[in-house]
Amino acid sequence: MENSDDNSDEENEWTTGFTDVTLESHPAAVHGTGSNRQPTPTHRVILHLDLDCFYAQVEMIRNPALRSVPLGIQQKYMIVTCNYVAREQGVTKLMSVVEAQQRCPQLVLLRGEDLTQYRDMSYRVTELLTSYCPLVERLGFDENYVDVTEMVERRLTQTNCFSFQGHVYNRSGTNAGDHQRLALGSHIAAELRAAMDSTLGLTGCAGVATSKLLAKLVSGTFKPNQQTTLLPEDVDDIMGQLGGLRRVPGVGHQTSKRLQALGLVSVQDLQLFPLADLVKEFGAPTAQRLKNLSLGIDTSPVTPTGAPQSLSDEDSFKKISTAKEVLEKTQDLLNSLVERYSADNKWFSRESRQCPVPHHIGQKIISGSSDAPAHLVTIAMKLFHKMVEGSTAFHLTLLNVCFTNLPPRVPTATGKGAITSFFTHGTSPRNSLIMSQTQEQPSGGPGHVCGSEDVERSAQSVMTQHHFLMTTPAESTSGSETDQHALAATKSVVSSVTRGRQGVTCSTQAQAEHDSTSGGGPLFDFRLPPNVDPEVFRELPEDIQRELLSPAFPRAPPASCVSVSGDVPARRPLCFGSDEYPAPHPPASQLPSGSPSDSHQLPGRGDSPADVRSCDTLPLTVSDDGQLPPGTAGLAPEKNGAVAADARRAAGGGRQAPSSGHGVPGDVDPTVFSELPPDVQRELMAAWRQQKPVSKVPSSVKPERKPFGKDKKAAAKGGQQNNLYKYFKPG
DNA sequence: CCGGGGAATT
DNA sequence: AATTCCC
Repeated sequence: MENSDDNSDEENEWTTGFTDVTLESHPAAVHGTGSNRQPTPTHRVILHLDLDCFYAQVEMIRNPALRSVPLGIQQKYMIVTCNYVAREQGVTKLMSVVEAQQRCPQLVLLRGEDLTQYRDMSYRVTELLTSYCPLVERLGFDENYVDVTEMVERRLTQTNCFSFQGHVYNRSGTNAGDHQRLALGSHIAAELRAAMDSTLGLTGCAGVATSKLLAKLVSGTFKPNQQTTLLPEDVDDIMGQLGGLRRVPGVGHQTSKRLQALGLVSVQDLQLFPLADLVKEFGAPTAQRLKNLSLGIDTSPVTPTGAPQSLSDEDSFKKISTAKEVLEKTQDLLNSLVERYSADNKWFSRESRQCPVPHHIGQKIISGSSDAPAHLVTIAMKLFHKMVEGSTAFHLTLLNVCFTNLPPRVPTATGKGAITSFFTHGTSPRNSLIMSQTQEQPSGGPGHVCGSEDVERSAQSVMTQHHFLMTTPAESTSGSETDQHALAATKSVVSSVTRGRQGVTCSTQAQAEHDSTSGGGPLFDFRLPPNVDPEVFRELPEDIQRELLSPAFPRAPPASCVSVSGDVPARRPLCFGSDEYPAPHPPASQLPSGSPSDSHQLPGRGDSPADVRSCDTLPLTVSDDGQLPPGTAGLAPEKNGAVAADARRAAGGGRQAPSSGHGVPGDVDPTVFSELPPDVQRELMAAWRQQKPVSKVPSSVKPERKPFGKDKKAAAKGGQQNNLYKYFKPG
């Protein structure tokens, strides 16, 4: 990964005065750009933390009575995770609800479509880890990487470590020997796991190794709530144990198929495959990365995730269709048949359109004005009509709206005026709104031929591609594939927010003709830049219009965008019929709990008994404050002298000048800071560190980069500004 | 392979 | 804007 990075940005790196290059050149990972002469951290210590059945744990915290019963978390018709009581009875992840209930009739099911609480807890975990160590990278909701190299180095100067905490891969009673760093890492892992348990009530596994790859691979060796350290001499072993190339993190479905086409199926196959041949198929950077991965080599840095770059919300519903679709069915079937022979076509694609959010509406959003959505929906519908024009039928299965280019946010954790103002002035909001949509998946199972009538439409506007879902519950013999296709998810994305790069392309198109005829305001006779939607423009207050037209307002980088998009059948023109606009179900989160809003999705069943049962018959022993983590008020159980010292030192409370990425803000007195309680210090540090960078744009555009020699991505991300965590905090 | 997310690359 | 990857 970084191979390609430093190829493309080499120039920048060398000219920005970096003295401390973080990228390691692993002896075996050497590649084209020869001139890598680094002193660098020879021994990184990386942790991978993986929460046990995360969603189920969160639910069991909310209702402890669930701890003793088999519990499954259900999304649509699938069990996405389950607790260990359920696993003992044969329930597994990704099992269908029907099968899970067959194996475990007493299985208690909870709906997991609404991720709010999981997301919230997930970020608490990341924040907690960040309060101990700044380099935390999220991977999904339930995994985190932590680069504890510096922490280890500090401890190394103070202590001697003879033993490992937890397991050591392939070894039983082994001493630290010459693996002091990893041994110290294992102790830190144990402390972090203990902190998660005591302050959040969560258990999980940890892997300790010298890279993200290895840490992740080893973390699952001993499953519930245990940790494992991998010694360098066992790298070949653990790589060899992998079932196949698909099991290598970073090798996805597509990549593994391409590798398979080269005759490569096992990790060893790839290890032994000539790099030159690999390069022919994947290009040099990817080829090198893949080969390195097969060898257990991964030099990618732990890049602090910080605040999320996007937030989204989705809801799914059944197929949207009207009687007019009868015609199209026949064509569908024919198209499906043809397409079954043509290669991939696999999945549908998503379309989207976007345009700027008018400034004054942006202000309403920020101020919480309740009529902001009303304004936005107008804009969104215009975007929608950019994709689906005319009056032909459409069959949406998903809608999504999204804000991008979020404005900076003020931090939440510390209300201090000086700090707040530090973040509030600066860049102006550059929001975007995106709308997306999905159409039904092309080609289903073997043809269910339905009658159809010929309703003539312009050939190109006909939505071919959706087989009518005549697959009825009755024919679902084993509740698996057929059902799933019949239930083809139709989603409606309700909202999302994304913080993107600043120079986001605005796809708003000028709509050919409309000038005076559109009857705009007085200013509307001016020629608008091609990237400004005249209709949107017309809605702006006059002073804003004037501002937009002024020479001072460069039209080059579009300020912000609004867009609409969705999934449509592959290669098909997107059409829409009349004014029908699909009304999605209300999001599950808005329904009373236990409401069988999605009951239709279980074929052959009118309801979901398990849902009701789980809510109504369980003893509700949980009080509301049971929701809060046991240790919210209270500090981690201090053996934290050492940890607090870490934090203090990192904060600059110590004497050593902190590296620029880790210090307290300039307006905070380090002495005062150092006198704060350790846990407060950690919280402050975490809050400061979470401030997002202004942008992830290449360093070349950043005029003054501090000679902080971390990976440039990490450096950018660790910057400042734009704390989105508030979105996840209750109330 | 299909849930409700995410991020990075092209 | 679409694809690929991750959970």
